[in-house]
Amino acid sequence: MTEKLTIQDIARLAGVSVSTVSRVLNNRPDVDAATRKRVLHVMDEQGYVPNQAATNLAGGRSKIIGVAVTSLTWPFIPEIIRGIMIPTLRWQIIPEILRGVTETVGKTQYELMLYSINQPRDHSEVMRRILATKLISGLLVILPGPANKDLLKLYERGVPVVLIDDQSRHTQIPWVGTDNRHGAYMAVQHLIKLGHTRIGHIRGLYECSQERYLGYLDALEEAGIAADLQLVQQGDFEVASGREGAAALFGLANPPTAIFAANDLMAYGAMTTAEHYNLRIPEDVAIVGFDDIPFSAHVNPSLTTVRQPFYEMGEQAVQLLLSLVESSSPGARKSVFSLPSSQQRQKTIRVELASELKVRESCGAYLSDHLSSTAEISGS
Amino acid sequence: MTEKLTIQDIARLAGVSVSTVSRVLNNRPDVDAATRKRVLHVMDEQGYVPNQAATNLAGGRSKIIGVAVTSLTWPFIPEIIRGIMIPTLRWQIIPEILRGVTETVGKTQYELMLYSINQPRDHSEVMRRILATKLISGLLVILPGPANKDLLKLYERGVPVVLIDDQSRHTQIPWVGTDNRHGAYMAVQHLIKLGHTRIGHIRGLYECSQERYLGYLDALEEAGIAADLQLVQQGDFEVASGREGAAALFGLANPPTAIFAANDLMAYGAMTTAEHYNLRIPEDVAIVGFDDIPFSAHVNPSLTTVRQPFYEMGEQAVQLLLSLVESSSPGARKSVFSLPSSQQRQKTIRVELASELKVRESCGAYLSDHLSSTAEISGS
DNA sequence: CTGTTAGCGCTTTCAA
DNA sequence: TTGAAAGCGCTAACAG
Repeated sequence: MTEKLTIQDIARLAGVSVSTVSRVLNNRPDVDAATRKRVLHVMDEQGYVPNQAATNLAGGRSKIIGVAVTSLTWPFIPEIIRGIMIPTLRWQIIPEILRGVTETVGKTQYELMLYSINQPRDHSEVMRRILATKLISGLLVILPGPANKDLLKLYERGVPVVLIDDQSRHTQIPWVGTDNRHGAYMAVQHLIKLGHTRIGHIRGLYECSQERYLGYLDALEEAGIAADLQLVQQGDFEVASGREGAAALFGLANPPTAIFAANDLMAYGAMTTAEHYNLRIPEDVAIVGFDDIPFSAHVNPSLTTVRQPFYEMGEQAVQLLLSLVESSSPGARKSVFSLPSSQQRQKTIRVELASELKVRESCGAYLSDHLSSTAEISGS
Repeated sequence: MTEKLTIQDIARLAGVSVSTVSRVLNNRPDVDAATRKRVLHVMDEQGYVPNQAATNLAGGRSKIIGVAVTSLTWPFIPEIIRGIMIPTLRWQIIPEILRGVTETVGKTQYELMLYSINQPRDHSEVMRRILATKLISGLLVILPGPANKDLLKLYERGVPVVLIDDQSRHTQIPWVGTDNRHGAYMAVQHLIKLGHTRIGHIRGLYECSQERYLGYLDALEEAGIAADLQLVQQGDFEVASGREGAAALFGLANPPTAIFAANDLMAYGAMTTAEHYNLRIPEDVAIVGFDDIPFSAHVNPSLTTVRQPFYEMGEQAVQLLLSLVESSSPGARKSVFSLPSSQQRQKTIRVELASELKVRESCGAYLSDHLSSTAEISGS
């Protein structure tokens, strides 16, 4: 049915001009309520859907946003930690962000163009295509990493771009991520509440690690504990560096009784090292991570960590991007983030979502009152 | 640079009409060689890229294909098998297929629209959007499962559709998958060569399982071994059914010395059951699976299995889809699969890619000559 | 608040 | 083999 139904047909059936139908379509305020209702009714009745190609051509902008993602299968370097195979970090993060993105976009009129970065060199190639085809009116970038020179170029060309969980912040591009500093603060504060005073920290890379480090210091300072630089090791977010960092800490004359690792992967490494040193977790050493990747609930003992709201990050990023897209359009309608468009290029937009402390076994919180069984892992 | 460059500009610079430029753009044969060269040169020099929106509107078809994928995070039901946490099957399959798809599309002029099926009911909603917006000129569907009624509707409406690894075959829609029967045949033949004569089989669901079952029978017949129906158990592709099927087999008065499971997940289940029965693998019972998901190289003992070429499936599916798209267009150019368009709606198109036997530890092939170490798993 | 009027940049007959 | 001309379906001034 309804082989092809144009705006002309709707106009005729509703007894108005095409421009009026167009106004209704674009939700313009300057339409008589009764007229609008009538038009909407006809559209609904006929099952009218505007032709996107025509809309794009005439309007100069599309109802399509792009999402650039790195390939999940590149590289696939699993590590086996404490009996569990851990896929690369992005396997655990990206699908969840993507679900937030797709579900949110699904609720709008927009469609999603997929730009998969399968190889490092794809980056600039994708940007070239985006610019050339002019198919999308905004771009979402998941986990861009350090290679965002091309993104900046895109952004400066006027394409709205939103970074999700970028690792560096020295860019003007709008950004959605987690409140790293406060999350870290909560984690360390929790360890302090459990009675720890010598708390080691294994740092990661990039800006977010600096934030997490600051959160660590915040908690120490609040408790009046002097920061001891010996207790801070530099890692690189990989499991191995967690092992090494923990080894350095356990080798100290006065080793820490708790370790806060800047991500879960390094926390797993620290767990492994603790085992080598015959330290029980959490009795002899408490361990806390950051991220709450799916596997953290299943290691043994299960890992206390700070949850990053990946789904919500995708969700918020879409909303932010759409607001930027729509406010940069001629007939700009009010948007979720109603920043005056004058501000948008002036100040950096950063959305920091709240993180959440997930208390599990590895911090020893349950030791004092009731010892919870490690049943979480006995799934098979 | 080159803020906006239209076909008009190229025509003027090359001293020809717009229609000639259009002909060159669309690779029409009826253009003078010299003229074509000149036009191409100007386009190249100016860095001209056609406006997709205009192309779509005028041509009635786009250079965009869609890919419908089920969400990776829905549902996330990990199982822990032999010390390794196994994410849901699709986590291991879809990313690889998707890599094949995106890399192949990346080499063409086409872009990829992402339709994520986050919830079962999304299926028909997505089809509605596809039909309504007319944005894509073909659809790739990954692992559609049984819910392909909507797909058939789409297909019958004239949208080219290609199914990747669909589980049922009772549809007219073009399909790309694996040569299940021959793969199974190779697996069982291999067990027979190792001296096994009582070989159990745990079936899965859907058409592909029937194929694999036929391959199992083929190998038995070839070796002159009478099929024993007691040795065939029905499973459902999940780990638990592998456990149960194996338990039924081991409980027989005359149990099998080898088991061919219709997928790797059920093979893992069979391994677990063998352990419960104090049967060593492969000394007491050989186990072979089907799929070669990434984890199969890492279980202990590593699993001998039949590799499905997921990357290639994505690759071939794109090529098939594009050939269908382009041959259904007015100015149909020669395509990879140059099926006369008359045939395309008449006969079912099925592309069966070759599977490959991956011999690892669980079948015992190495027992006779040299005992390979189980070092594959000592990654940590 | 509403209608009229030009296009958006490309494809595609139809003639030449 | 090429060019002229008429749209594809929608948006966006500009008048009214």
